[in-house]
Amino acid sequence: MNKFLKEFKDRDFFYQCTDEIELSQLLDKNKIKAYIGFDCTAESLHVGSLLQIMCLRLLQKYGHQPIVLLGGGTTRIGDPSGKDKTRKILSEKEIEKNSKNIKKILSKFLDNKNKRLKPLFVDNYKWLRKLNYISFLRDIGKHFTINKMLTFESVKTRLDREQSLSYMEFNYMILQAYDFLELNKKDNCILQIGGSDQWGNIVNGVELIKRYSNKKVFGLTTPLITLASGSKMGKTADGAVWLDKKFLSPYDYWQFWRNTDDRDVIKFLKYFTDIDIDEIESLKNNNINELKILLANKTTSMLHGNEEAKKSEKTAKETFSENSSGSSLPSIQIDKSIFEKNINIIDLIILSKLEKSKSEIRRLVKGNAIKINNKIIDNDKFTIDKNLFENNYLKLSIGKKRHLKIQLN
RNA sequence: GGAGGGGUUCCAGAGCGGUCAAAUGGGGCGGGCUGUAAACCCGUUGACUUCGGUCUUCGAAAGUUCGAAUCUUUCCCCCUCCA
Repeated sequence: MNKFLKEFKDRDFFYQCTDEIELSQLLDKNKIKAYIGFDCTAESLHVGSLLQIMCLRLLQKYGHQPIVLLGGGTTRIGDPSGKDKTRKILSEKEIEKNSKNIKKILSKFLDNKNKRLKPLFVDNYKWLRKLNYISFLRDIGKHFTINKMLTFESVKTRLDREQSLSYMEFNYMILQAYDFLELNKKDNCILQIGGSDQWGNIVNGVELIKRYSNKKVFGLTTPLITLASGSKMGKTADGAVWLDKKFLSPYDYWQFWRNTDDRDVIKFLKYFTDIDIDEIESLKNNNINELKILLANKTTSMLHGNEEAKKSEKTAKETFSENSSGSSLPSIQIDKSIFEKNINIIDLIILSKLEKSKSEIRRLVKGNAIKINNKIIDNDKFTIDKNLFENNYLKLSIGKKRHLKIQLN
């Protein structure tokens, strides 16, 4: 089997392929171009897209050039796959902004220096916006039958549940197929990779190219990541695990990986790090917490750099093992003047934005969850004294995992 | 087009005139155990509070009543069956 495909499989990236044998042969012979599409529905990508990103890296590793398709055009339509309802349509400006930011994030993960391998960023709005309805229907539309389209999972579920599916959304799969055709014509892209929910859309593209240009191209999908706990990957209390440090600090990102369920650790090492597959095998019996730290370090340094990873590890150690205040713990500055009128614990927490409900803070105090400098605060009327600041710092904790350094200004 | 059923707090789902900030389960949060894990146990889960209470919630609006999530009217939205 082709080396790229082999590693793709060894790391469990593989779910389905339109023609595995032929693709393997082709990859042995040629360096190819492959694309993955990214939605521009949010300003940042989150860990849900990470497996896709790892695929792009793997392509580069084996000398294939990745094409990143930013769905500026298709986002204007909205993919009905896996959605119960039509989602809200974003404004042009938002999509523009999202696309730019997503490109920035993806660049961090990819090799941009190697001229031949550096990712090609394209935005499908460029060609979709120019489509002429009549000629599009004649050239492209004739290759699609409604009969077939109705059998697609994304369409079927909507219809089965009698949830409305607009004609606009119904066209999404045709547009995605057209993207592949366009990339094939323009850049000779012969492979599309995507999540398993994209299978239908990908196959459509493969078939369109076959009919339109009589060329054989391929589709490859990755599985849906399932967690040991049965929940979806990447959801935390505060929502998605963002890749942009504007939305999630490197320390919190590190913590996300550090808190991986025991049963998922090896799986994640395979998915989300570059560690050799053989090496991972040999690590299997290592101390599980060491492995989690390894996972957190690798994933964090891949995104935020080695330094941030090390800093996070150090902070975690200080915070959890040594019970001191970690050096890179998230911190805020507050003005000295607030002490002029004896600020109490509730107001301090509100000010720190660690919690926004006073009732909730009262409950937390009752449950012995609030600590200042590691000392439990057992009274919700506790007033903050300037003397609590050591070297101008005070450590405020809620529960075992939420810590904040407050600096006097 | 005809006949029914329904919209309840993060989710599922009880309640069907006062004792309802609303049962129960899930999820979340906190505590305990541990390993920053899982499992398990306990507590908590609208907001504000001088801890006495106060204010805002049961699709939307209007009404009946001393009093409405519960009754009436109109409107909006979902679902099931028949044609």
